[in-house]
Amino acid sequence: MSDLDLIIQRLELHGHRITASRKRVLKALLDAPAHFTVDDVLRQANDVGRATVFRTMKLLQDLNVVCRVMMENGSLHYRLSTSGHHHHLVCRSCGQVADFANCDVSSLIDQLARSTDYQIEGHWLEVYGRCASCRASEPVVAG
Amino acid sequence: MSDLDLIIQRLELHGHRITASRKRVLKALLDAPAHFTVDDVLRQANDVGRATVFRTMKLLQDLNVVCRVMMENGSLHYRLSTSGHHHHLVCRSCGQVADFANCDVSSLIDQLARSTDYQIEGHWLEVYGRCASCRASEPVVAG
DNA sequence: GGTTAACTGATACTTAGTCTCATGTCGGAC
DNA sequence: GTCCGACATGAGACTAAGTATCAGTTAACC
Ligand SMILES: [Zn+2]
Ligand SMILES: [Zn+2]
Ligand SMILES: [Zn+2]
Ligand SMILES: [Zn+2]
Repeated sequence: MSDLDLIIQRLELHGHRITASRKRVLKALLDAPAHFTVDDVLRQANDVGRATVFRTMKLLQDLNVVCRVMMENGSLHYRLSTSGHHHHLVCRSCGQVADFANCDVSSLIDQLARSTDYQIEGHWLEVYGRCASCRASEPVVAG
Repeated sequence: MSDLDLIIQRLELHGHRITASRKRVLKALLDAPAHFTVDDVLRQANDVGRATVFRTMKLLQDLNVVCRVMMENGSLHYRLSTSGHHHHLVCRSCGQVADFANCDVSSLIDQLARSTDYQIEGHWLEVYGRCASCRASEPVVAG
């Protein structure tokens, strides 16, 4: 069963219709590089209306088909997502994104809950750095 | 020395001019509630040009006079900031924001650096929950 | 007081996303 | 297979958030 079929199955499972536009958006996503903007999708699936692309992206986000990556400059990128709760580690040089799901924010959260008396219900964490291959090819010069 | 004077001092220290527009923006910030949007400032300092307000907010951000709080709905709020690196704990009910600077993301970061071989250089963390008083006044009903 | 680089603000533009509503179509019922 | 209604679409106007341009103003330094 292809990735496309799996996503379609998930849509059906939640009572959403499988329309030609949605298929075109899905095709665009699956053909796209590891992360991309809504605008990339708009260009790729250029016969699908603007509003529909945005609506579809939101739908896919709600179904955990895609997740959003906040780039350091504030722009939102999207990325196919298989797992549940996770975070992103974004390379400042090449833009490569790594997921990490073994997020041990929980101890931080527990400690925070105790010290602030808030009941903590969610969090958003993005981490920025430089990946191994970028470090190798463009070493940062001291001074 | 007033808060206003302290901020002015910081601007001067970095070679920025003290203009009437900047003072009007600063006054708006200092009169504003604990967090606010650029639009709030625009309305409050309504005789200052739009571009100038945005430029001033960016300047103040660079000088660590204000910090940005990402609300759960994606909108950006601002907040006077005294400390350096810190994070926000936002109440979903009343919107109250608490800072926390004793952020022990560092152990998470170290672990992450080891497992991914990224050199980690920055992070962005926002935490959402419900504050003590909101929990007391609007308890979440089970079921 | 004069000089000048920094600053301002009007305005046009861009980017990201939402709203409306008339029209189209998916998919279940028959 | 075709009928039908709720769901979905798309054109386009609109909003929100921010940037770019540029002629005119002004703070700070002498
Ligand atoms: Zn890289
Ligand atoms: Zn997490
Ligand atoms: Zn609260
Ligand atoms: Zn931190």
